Amino acid sequence: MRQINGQPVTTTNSQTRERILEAAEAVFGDNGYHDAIVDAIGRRTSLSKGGLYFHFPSKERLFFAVLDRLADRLVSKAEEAAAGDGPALDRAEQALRAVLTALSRKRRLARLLMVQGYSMGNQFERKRAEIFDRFAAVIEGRLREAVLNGEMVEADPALTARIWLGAVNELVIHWLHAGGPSPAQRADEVAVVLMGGVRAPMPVPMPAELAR
Amino acid sequence: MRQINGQPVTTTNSQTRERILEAAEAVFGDNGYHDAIVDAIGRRTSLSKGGLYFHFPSKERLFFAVLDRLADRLVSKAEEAAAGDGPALDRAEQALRAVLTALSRKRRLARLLMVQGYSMGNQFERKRAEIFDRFAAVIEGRLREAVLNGEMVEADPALTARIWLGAVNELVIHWLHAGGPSPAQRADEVAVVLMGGVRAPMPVPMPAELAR
DNA sequence: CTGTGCCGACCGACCAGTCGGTTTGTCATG
DNA sequence: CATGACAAACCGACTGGTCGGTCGGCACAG
Repeated sequence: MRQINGQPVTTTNSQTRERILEAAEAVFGDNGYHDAIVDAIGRRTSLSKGGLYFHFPSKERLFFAVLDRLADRLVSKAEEAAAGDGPALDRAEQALRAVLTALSRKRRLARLLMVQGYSMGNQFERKRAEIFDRFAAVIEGRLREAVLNGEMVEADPALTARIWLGAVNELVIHWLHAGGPSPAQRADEVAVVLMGGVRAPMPVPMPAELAR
Repeated sequence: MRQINGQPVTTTNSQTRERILEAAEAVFGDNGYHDAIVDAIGRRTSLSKGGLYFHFPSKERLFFAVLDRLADRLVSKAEEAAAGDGPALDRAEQALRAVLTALSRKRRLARLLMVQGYSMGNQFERKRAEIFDRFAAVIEGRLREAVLNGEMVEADPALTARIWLGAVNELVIHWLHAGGPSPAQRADEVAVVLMGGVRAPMPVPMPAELAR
């Protein structure tokens, strides 16, 4: 085992990987892919460049690993929120709110997922698509149920899910840049606009009945 | 005057600028800011690097000039569509459709405005915000009218405009990546989802009248 | 003595931007 | 109309700084 001033350092392989991912998340989050310098991640990890490259084959792969890790967490949150057995449309709304909340909680995380990747150029697009697709799938599943249950007007669940995602994306980016109340704080208003477009109208009492 | 194989080339200053902008639009659109090589723009223009740098002080400024030019055109289209004297909410919808159509018409334009800018890193964020704000302002203005006229439920016009923009953005990006029918082709469905969330409910005939 | 984990000096590709120089158009002047 | 002077437009070889990635080597455990 190697030592640092006498103290034995007994990191296992996976613990070090985790440390690197943590540091990389910070550095990529602050600077974006392109402007993030590998040595900076090394500094935060007390690891040399060689050490880093022992665990990850390239800057690109490291970045993707960071993104996947974040996406996993967020998607889990969305899925949890979308679980249960209430009306499907309500669960879709809960998933939406969960994402809004999670992204509002940590600016850096949001920046990473929504913005910072683009600086790596065209290769990032596929990754972004992959991640967004995962979120879309969660929402879309509930909406599909909702359509079947007649809770929702006849709108394409896939399209609707995209629209929701886009809204979240833009709101978060705008908030990151302009400040103001976080998207989570405005979740109720957002829900009105987004849900209003799809929720099946309340069954109106028949005129005949009223006329009685 | 300089010559190219015998033909005199009598470009005025502004014509050359235009040629450069055109070429730069293509190169940036294909590669994103960072991966775009200034010499490639030179090649497309039959201009040397020195020639380019005579007209634009830096790669960054050139990129911004390209973006501004595109944004100007698009915003004009949106404004035209939003003009007139019909119901404000309908005009907002027209603006939305105009943007959807314009972006669907030219993939490269869409890529540039929606995606590629980020690749220049943090400096771009301000620019993106500026451009998106211009679009938001067009939509928001109509929505504000609509609220005053009671055409619309009580929702914050600024927030709603952001949501619409985000939806457009995501739909375009997803279409660019995954193909399928263009956002313009799906404009009706999009309108249902987005407008449904804000349009004031049709004034329902009073029960009293029905009962008569 | 072998493998895992790590070190860090170094390499080399890349490319924005520079700069001394050239070509061409314009225009005042004799 | 020839001439020379000046500027606008353009050329393209070169530089300088930046990092991602490599590689020979070291330390320690088992």
